[in-house]
Amino acid sequence: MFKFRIIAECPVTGARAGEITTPHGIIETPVFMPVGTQATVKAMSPPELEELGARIILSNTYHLYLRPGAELIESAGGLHSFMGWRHPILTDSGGFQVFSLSSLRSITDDGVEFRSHIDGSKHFMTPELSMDVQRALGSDIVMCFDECVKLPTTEDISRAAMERTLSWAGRCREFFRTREIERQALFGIVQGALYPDQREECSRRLVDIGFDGYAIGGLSVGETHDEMYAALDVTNRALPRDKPRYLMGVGMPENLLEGVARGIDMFDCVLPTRNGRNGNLLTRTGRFNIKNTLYERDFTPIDESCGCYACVNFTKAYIRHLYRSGEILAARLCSWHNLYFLVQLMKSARRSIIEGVYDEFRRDAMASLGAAL
RNA sequence: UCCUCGGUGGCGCAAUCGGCAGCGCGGGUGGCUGUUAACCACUAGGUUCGAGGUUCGAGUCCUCGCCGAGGAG
Repeated sequence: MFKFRIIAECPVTGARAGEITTPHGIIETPVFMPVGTQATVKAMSPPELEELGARIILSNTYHLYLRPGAELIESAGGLHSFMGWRHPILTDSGGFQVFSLSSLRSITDDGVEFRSHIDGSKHFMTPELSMDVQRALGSDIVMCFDECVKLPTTEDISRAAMERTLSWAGRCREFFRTREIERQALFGIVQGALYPDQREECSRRLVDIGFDGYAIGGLSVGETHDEMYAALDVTNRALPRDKPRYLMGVGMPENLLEGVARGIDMFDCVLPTRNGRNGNLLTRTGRFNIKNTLYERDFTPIDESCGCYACVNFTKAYIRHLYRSGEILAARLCSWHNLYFLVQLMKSARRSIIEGVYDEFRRDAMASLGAAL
């Protein structure tokens, strides 16, 4: 059911163009996946997501487990049916919430005790529970339950989290094996902070367990870009060529271009939607904030070269007016543009890989963004 | 005409017994990377209606005036 096929590889960088087959359709890689934590990509409807080119979205185990609950979504016929999205869905395991809700939990080798951020109630999330919730949701790609550590960290703390992540990865794999779950793919997650030997070891031991794809976690959590790229280099070298690689939580355009050059096939990030709701816009020539006085009488689109709904139909001055007036359409148009930009950036990258010119494409795109190569 | 209440940043308001003039919104700017986030942070902005007076010291007390709201006639 789940297949990954490489179509073309860049002769200069490690970039590859591929195809992931899932029960809900084919995903062309490299791909950017919009984040829909609560069974909705904030401010966007499924037809709008389709229109801007998205063919896979992310959702979240922890949030849906707390509300509305896995049983309810299973009764609705699964997450696809519940939220009206007919294309593939990847669900994160709740591992990131171990990190982002750190003040509300305590970790043991068995699992994580959480206080709900909604009502304070106590819950115990284990690898098995995360798997069972994701089974009930019916996502196409399931993520292992992992432990993401805060950077900066120490070698010992990172190693402990890595060992726990590996132990949990084995339990997640085992859960799938005993339940004979075949419709859903399971991805392992590489941890190890910024320690090359830990990244390498974690990758190798995950491959020994055997997964349908491999994610790189624990990055874009405060380290510099160079540190992130160094961790990517070592991790990608250690991962098998014939499985998809997913860089979790990364969404700045320059990070995507550099990630692709290092062999990453999949990305997700809240940045386009969150920053969009906050008036921050991504363009091929860098970022800007629509709130600024500079755009008060600017009757040109967000990005002249952009073909998104917001750029084709509206001006900066109008969207700025909507934003300052507290109008919900501002958040929608800015989210729409940002998502379109990242989804299309990956589509363009894919084309250039197939044409054999990714290195040049990346160089030009990075220069345009004003980013150092 | 008289009585009562009020006048403080762009707007709405606070300031104990007379003791460093603050808050919210709005404005300006910055931040946001597997979403606790249509969020968060920083910043600018004052002749406290005017003129006198009492006091070491007045947004605060006294006198007169101006403006606004309500009431009486």
